[in-house]
Amino acid sequence: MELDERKKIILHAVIRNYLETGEPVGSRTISKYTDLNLSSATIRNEMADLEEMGYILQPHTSAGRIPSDKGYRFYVDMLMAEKEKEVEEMKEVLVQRQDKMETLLKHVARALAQNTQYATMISAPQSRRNKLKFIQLSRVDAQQILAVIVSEGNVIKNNILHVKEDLNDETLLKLNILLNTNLNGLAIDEINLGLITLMKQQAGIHSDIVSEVIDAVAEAIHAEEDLEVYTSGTNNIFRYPELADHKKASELINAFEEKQLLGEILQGDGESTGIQVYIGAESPVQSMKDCSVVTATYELGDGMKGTIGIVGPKRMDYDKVVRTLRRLQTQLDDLYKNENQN
Amino acid sequence: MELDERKKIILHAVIRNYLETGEPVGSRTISKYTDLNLSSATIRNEMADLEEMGYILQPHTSAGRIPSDKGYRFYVDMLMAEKEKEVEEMKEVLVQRQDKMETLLKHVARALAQNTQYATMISAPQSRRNKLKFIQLSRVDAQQILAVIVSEGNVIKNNILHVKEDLNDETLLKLNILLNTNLNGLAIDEINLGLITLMKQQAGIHSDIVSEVIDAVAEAIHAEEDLEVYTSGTNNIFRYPELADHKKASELINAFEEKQLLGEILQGDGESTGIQVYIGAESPVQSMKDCSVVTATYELGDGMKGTIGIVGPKRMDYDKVVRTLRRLQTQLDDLYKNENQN
DNA sequence: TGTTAGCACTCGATGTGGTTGAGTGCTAAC
DNA sequence: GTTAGCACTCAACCACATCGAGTGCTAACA
Repeated sequence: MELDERKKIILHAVIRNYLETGEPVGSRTISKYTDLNLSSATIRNEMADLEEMGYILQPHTSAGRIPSDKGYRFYVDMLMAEKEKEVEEMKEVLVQRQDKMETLLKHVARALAQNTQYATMISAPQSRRNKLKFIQLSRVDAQQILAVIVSEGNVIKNNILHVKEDLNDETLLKLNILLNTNLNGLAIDEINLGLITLMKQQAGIHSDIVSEVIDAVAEAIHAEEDLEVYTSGTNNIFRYPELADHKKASELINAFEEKQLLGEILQGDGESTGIQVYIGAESPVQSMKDCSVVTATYELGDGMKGTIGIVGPKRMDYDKVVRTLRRLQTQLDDLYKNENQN
Repeated sequence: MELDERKKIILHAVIRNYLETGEPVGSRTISKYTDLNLSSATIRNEMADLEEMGYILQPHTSAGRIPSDKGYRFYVDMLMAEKEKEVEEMKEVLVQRQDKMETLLKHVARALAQNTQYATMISAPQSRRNKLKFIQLSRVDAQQILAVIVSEGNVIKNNILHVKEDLNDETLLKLNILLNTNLNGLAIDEINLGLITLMKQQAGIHSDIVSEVIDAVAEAIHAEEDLEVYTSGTNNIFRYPELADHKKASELINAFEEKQLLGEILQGDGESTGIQVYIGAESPVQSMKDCSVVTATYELGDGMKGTIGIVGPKRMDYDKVVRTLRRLQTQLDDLYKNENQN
C-alpha cells in the first residue's frame, strides 16, 4: 500500500499532536485538528491502515495512537527535505569573548541546553591530519625539561621530562633545532620509523630525550583516544515523563557521564557534514533507545571538525532542533574566528 | 534530659538498622536486635523519650522511627571520636601511572564512586601561595608568540599572544630574561604594581607584551575563579529510593553539572584538614538538603590542597565512607609523588 | 465506492471500601 | 523500673465498581 496524500496529512497530524501533548492521539482529535472535514470514523479507518503499515501504534487496545520509530522517521525526512524558510533568532548572547576553546564549547553546550530544554553534548574539534607547528624544549630546573608541542589549530600539549644527566644550554638548543627542522609541518603518519631513527642518531647520547618527545608528539596529535566531550542540561531529561523513569534516567545519566559512550554518536562516520537524526533504536548507543538524538557536524575554518548533539525524547521538536543546529553550524566558525582575532 | 547509656544503645541500634534497611524501625525489632533483654514496651518508652529529645522521628503515626538529622549527627560524632582500628583494603588499583593530574583525579573520583556506590566529587589541588617557577616566550610564527608559564606543583598554562610588529630572536631572548629574573619565585601577591611598572619600563616599546604575559600569569596562578571539579557516579543516586524521586534527582544532577555549586562545599573554610560531615540541611548547598555529604581535604606534599567529597543518602554508611576517605587522604599524596617521579 | 452514524466492546485510570499488620501510647499489674 | 495487654492509628494492599476515551465493525447513506 502507498501513502497517499490524505494518509500523509493524518500521519503528520498525529505526530505533531503527539509532540505537543505527549499523550496518545485519538481519531476524534484528528478529525477536529485537521481541515480535512472528515469524521472520526473515517480517520479511524485511515489510522487502522497507518497502523498496519507500521507508521503508528497503539500503547494498548483502547488508547489513541502514537508514532512508531518509522513514523518519526517519515516526519523527520519530510522536515529535512523542506527548504529552510525562516531563521529564528537565538536568544543567547554567545558573542562575548572567550579565552579558550574549552570554555567556548562549554558555553555553547549550556546555551543550547537552555534554549532547547534538551540534553546537549559537543565534542571538541579534531583533525585527522593535524600538523606539527612548533616544538620547544626548555629547562625548568636541573632535572626537568619542559616540552611544549604546538600543532595546527593551536592544540597545545606540555610534557615534563625527567632527565638524569644535566643538559647544558647548548645541547638544549641543538635538540630544539634538530626537532623543529625534522618534524615541522609533518602530520602524524608522516613521522615514520626511518625518520625517528635518523633523529636519534643525530641526537647521539641524548637519543632518549628524542624518544620521549616523540611519544609526547604522538599523544598530542593522536587525539582520538581522549575525545573531549562537554555536556549540559542532563537534568532536562526529567522534563519528559517517558524518560524520567528510574531505570532509563539512570542509564541516560550514566551515558552522559561516561563521555566515551557519547563519542560513538559524536564521532559518527566522519564524512557527512550534515545533520543526522537517530530515532530510538537507530542510535548507536544502546541506552538511548528510548530517545532521539540529533547531531550536527561543524567545521572550523582550518579543517578541524567536531560534532554537536542533542538528546531528547522521541517526541522532540525536530523542527526547532534542526533549525537551531543548522544555525549553530555556521555560527561556530564565526565565533571561533572572532576569538582568535582578539 | 540526658542521653544515658541505654538510650545511646537504642539510638545507635535504630540508626544502624535504618542504615541497613532504609525502612522505619519498630520497637520490637530493637528489642530483638540489641542484647539489652528489654521488652518492646520498654523500648517504646525509651523511643518516645528519644523522639521528644529530637534524635528520631516518625514518618507517620503508626510507623517505626527513623533518625532525624540530629540523630545522624550524634552517630557521626560518635564515629569520628572512635579510634581508627582497622584499615580496609581499597580494591581499585590506583597505582597505575597517570600522565596528568587531571586524569588521576578523574580516576580517583570514578574508583571512589564504584567502591562506595555513592556520587563523588573531587576538586583539583590549589595553592593560595602558588609560586612562579619558569616563564618562556617563544615565537610560533610571525604574528604569534607562545607564552608558557610554569608554577609550583607543575601547573602549566599556555597563552598565545598576538603581536603586531615582528619580534626578532634577540628581543625575545631579552624579554625572556627580563620576565624570569624579575618574577621567578614570586607568589601572586608579591607581584605589585611597582614591579610591573618597572618591568614595563625595562621592556621599552614591547611593554604591551609584558602586560599580556602578566595577565596570563595572574590567570595561571589565581586559580580560584575556575575551580576544576571532577565528578563521578552521579547515577548512583538512583540506588536510593529516597533520592530517586524526580524532583530531588533532577536538582541533585543539576548540582553535579553546575560544578561551581559543588565548589561551595568543596572549598569549605579552607582551614580544616580533617573530615567534614554535612547532614541534610547542614549542607551549604540547598539542593542537597535531603542528602548527606562527607568531605575530606587532601594535601599534596608541596602545600597544594584539594577536597574529595561523597554525596549519598542520609542513611549512608558513614563508617565505611569516613574510613575510605581517611585512607585516600594519605594515599593521594603518595600517588602524586610516584607520578612525578616517572 | 467512499463516508458516516451508531453501537458494542476494551481497557487503563480513578475511586471506594474493607482488610491486614506493623507499630504506637497508655494503663495496670508485677 | 519493667512488662503484658489492649485499644488505636494508619499506610499498604487488594478487590471491585465506575468512568470515559477510544476502537473496530456494521449498516446505511450519497
